[in-house]
Amino acid sequence: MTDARRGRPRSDQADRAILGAAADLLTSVGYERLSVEGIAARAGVAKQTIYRRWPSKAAVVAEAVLAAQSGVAIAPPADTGDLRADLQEWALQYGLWLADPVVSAMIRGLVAAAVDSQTNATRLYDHLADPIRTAILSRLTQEAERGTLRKNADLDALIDAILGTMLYRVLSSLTDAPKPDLGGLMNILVDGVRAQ
Amino acid sequence: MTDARRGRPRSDQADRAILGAAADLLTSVGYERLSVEGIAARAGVAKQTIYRRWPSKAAVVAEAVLAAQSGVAIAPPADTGDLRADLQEWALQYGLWLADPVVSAMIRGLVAAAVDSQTNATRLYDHLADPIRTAILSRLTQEAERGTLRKNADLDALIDAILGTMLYRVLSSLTDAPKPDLGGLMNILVDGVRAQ
Amino acid sequence: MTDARRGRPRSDQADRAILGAAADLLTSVGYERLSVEGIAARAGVAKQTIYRRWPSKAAVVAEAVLAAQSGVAIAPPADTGDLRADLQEWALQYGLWLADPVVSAMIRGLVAAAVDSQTNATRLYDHLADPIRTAILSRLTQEAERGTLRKNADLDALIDAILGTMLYRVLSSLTDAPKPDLGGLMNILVDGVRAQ
Amino acid sequence: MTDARRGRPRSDQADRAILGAAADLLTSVGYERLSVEGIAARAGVAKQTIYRRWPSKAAVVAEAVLAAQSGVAIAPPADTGDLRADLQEWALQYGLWLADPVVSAMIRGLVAAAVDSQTNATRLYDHLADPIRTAILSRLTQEAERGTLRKNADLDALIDAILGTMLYRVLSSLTDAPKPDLGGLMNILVDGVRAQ
DNA sequence: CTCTAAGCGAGACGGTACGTCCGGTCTTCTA
DNA sequence: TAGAAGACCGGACGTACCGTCTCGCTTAGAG
Repeated sequence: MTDARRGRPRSDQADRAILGAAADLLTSVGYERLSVEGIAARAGVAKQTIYRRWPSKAAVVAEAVLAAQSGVAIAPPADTGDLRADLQEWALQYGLWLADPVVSAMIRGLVAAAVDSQTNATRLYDHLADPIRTAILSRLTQEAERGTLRKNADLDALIDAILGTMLYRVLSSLTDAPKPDLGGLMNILVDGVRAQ
Repeated sequence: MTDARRGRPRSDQADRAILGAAADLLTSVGYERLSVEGIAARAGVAKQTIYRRWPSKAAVVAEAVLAAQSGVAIAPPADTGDLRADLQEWALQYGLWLADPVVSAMIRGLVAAAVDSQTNATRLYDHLADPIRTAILSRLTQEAERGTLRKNADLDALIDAILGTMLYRVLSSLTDAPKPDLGGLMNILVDGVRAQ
Repeated sequence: MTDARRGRPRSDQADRAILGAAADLLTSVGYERLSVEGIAARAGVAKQTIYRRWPSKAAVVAEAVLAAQSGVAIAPPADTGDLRADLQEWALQYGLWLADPVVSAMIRGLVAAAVDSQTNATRLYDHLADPIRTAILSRLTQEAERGTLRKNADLDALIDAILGTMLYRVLSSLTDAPKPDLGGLMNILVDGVRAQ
Repeated sequence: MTDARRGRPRSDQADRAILGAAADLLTSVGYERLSVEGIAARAGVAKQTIYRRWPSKAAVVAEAVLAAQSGVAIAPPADTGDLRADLQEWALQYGLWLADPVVSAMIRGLVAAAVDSQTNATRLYDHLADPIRTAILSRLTQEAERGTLRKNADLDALIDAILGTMLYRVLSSLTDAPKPDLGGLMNILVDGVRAQ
């Protein structure tokens, strides 16, 4: 054991103010027009206080989005015995969540932050995608143990299809394009893996 | 009568130099560190010459990516009569295309350009996603006419699952995360829509 | 003959605005609290426009002071035949000039700019001191030709004493210290070089 | 009774380290690029320890220069009975002192510190100029009492000429300009005040 | 021999300014 | 006209210091 913490400790009030300001601005002006200077101003914080913590705008945004989202627990689908209905219900719930402009603005921001950065991309997929993957997998595993799924069903591929479609929906939410339908997708997927 | 274009016509050599430089830089430094000034310098062109053609960096990038990709015709899956095999084959081919670092860098750039911009998002989805949608739909329609698909199968949802998974694969290509498997996905989807 | 000037030429309206703003601020807030940013703001000019022309705050200030002073011709002392009276008159006139708070603020600023910089120091001594040296020397030379000065009189030393005392007076103008008396000095100097 | 200082007393080792670091840095990087943070780092001292003692960089520099110079006693010119020779000798000695790059760097620093500050200007003139003034005046007074000077000679003006010339020499030491000659000056001044 | 009041190195804090980069726009000259 | 060149205003970048403010830790005199 070596040197105790020396000097004034970092203020976690500043942490909160920064992440909050970043999330607010991301929602209101979008990723491109978001600036570290703007975050500092809104948070009532010096720029250096931001740069002491994160190396770039992308990193701040990534953390801000994950922090904002960390309150939302990703619940696994219920288990009523009816896989199709359970997934439909789950899709409905998270489809509404994704449709919230604030949520989709934040996720689009996170994607922008991840597009150029290995580190942020990893954070994104570890912290946002993995909980969803785990949640759905737990429900599918229950089903598999009852023997109601095909033996060789590729559950990872199934989950990726769900995640990919959700991502696609969020990214295309700026366009007039018809939004991918999570309900219809679930129907196909369930039929595709159900034991015959 | 003087309605014909007067003065020096635009140089399409300049066009090509600009789009080529943009594509090169996008691949080599990524979207964030790409600048209009950098494109102009590499293309040996004045900034004004770029701004005469496109309103923003995002628009240049979008056009550059689409131009680079326009050589690649999105062929519909072959029709051997075996839908599963045909989609597997198609997935294999485009899976390899997406795995090319240059292609994925460009698509990630386009996503970055689209994240904040309704216009670029629309361009992206019209020019990249729609041809794929059309290609797959044409094969599925053939199949449907033979009556080998369920009556109520939601073909749009199926295609969105494919597009979403492809997008997810590209965006996660920076991470060490296991890549979504297009082959396994196709299996599930075919089973999910095939008439029983 | 090679390439004519290409591109948009520098705006000499900007030049004037910058130098004017610098002179104003130097007078009103002093050298230490003068900032390039402040000059830019007051001149209605972008910072880059200043940095295109001068490498540092010290260089801008040096140029501004010299420009402001360039209107003031340093006249040689009159030649009435009475060297003592002529130098007294000259000292009175320039003593009043130095006593002007604006003038002394500018000269103090120039000294501050010159203290660390060989380049600015040289500018200062070439453009401010040399004209004074030349002016006085021309009067002394007339006198020497009449044979009214000692043969071996060190006229350079005499002039340096005048310049040094003027400088000392300006730099000590912030203090309550009694101001060096140019009139008394002239008396001594004239007596010190007059043929006996 | 509780008027004695309580708590840990100030460390005069810190004092010495600070003033030494300031003097070193002033010599090596000049006044402009000198920073309190740099002094603290070089002295191995916390910034607060500096600010507890002095209110500003200029004040530290002023004290550092005066401390460094305090070892050098300003001796009055010797009295051999020959005023001219005595002043020449004195000028020679202090001319060499001023020619030392370390000394002139420090004095230039002090001038920079004094340019904007009434307080530091006063310190400068009280602590550097006054001892010189006193030293020379004492010699001149001896001479005056012997009746070898003119009755109405303005001794203050004479001394200001010496101080001004010395200052001018230091400030112009960065340039290639010929240095004012203290020896020649002394000749003129002596001739200018000597009883005829 | 504890209590309390400094002082100390360390380092974070809100700020201001730095010098640079780039975004779009605007001349100027040349083709 | 278009195009290369490059200056213009503006805004943000990431860094350096400013002077202040905790931290935990001495180091003293007072009780």
